[in-house]
Amino acid sequence: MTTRGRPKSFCPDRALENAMQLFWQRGYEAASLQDLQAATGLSKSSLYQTYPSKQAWFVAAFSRYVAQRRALLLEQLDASASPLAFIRERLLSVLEDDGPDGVPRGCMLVNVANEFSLSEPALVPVLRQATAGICQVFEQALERAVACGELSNGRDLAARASYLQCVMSGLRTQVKSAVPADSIRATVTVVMTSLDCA
Amino acid sequence: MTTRGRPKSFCPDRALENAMQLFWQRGYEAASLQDLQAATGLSKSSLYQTYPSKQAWFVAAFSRYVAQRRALLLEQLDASASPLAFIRERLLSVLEDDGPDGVPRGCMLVNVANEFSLSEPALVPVLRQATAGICQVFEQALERAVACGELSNGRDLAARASYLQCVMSGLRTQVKSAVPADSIRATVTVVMTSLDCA
DNA sequence: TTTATTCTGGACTGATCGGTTTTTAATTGG
DNA sequence: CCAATTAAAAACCGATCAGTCCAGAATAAA
Repeated sequence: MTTRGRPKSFCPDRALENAMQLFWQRGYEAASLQDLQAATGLSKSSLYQTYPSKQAWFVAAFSRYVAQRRALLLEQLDASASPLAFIRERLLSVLEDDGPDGVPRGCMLVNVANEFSLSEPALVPVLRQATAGICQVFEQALERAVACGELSNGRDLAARASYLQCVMSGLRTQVKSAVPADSIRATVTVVMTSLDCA
Repeated sequence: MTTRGRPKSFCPDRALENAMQLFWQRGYEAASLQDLQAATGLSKSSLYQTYPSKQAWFVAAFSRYVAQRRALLLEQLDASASPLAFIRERLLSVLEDDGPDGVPRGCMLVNVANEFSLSEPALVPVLRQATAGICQVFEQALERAVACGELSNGRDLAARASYLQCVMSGLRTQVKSAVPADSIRATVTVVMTSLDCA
């Protein structure tokens, strides 16, 4: 039983990727349906045929981001020789975050958390789980750091992983507050030093 | 030359305070002019006579927040016996942050930074200065901690102050991501421990 | 009281919002 | 070819957005 009728003239996956980029850059409210049409190249009809609402597009795009992000982080961790260097690089990466318009996009997780502030019940479990997923990656990095002798204190790694995720979010906000790069780098140094002796 | 004509039937200062509360809770975009009327009790005419646009209301409200916030922080620092206890209390205070509707309001600085992400040139200097102001308070707290022997390492206090401001923002975002309170408390413990030996 | 000045409520504007409906075009199975 | 099915383009919808305008209403100075 093959499909009948006129075939789609677009790639749904690429459309979703573009929608994700749009929501990442602009957030939910500020991205209008017109923007969504422009970004995806789809007509309004096709948009609403693919997902039934702007909200549904957003949720799909956000889920895509979360999955992609976590996968990328794990990949970078595996590719890195030193777990601590991986952590430092991730923290410093907030400084190279200019979007197409020169405005930092930040991390979509942070953006979404701050735009919705738990006011959208459907997003709450997604947010919590996504944040936990990032923490897991950091925890894994810390475990490896202990294993290879980079880190002496091996206790409370979960707490320090959550701590790192917190710092990451804070740095993103500082970047968006026009905090100077030198100050960001100094903070990263403080954090890396703190990991050893906490 | 005294004023002539019909006198105002409202208190501009109180109106601005209410506008500030509204923008704090809802952000800029999500707060409509209707909301602004309801919050301030002013008619549309009076709104536009007091400030010429929604933007102008927002800027005024935000400036008010920044000034108020910094003053409150300094007051709390002065009232606190121990500078380190002051810092811990501030970090933990993110857990008691429910707005009228049960949704955490967060810190308006963090909210504004994340909503505008440097895309509004007029806000950039305000944001940078406001963030620096918060850092100054933390730095003062750290200086006092050194002075009274609570902190042994007295170097790079400015860096650690910025670090604390970063952590504060990160914690606020974590709260809005539904991170469990226990995890927040654990992170605060890590941070307080890190202050000693960084 | 007159006159100038200011405040206030409500009607109004054009644009844009997310979303629907209608019509037309394209494709496959019979 | 025909019928069924799906995609796509465009007209259309009510609601709401920020902002304007105007016609009274209230007050102080003269």
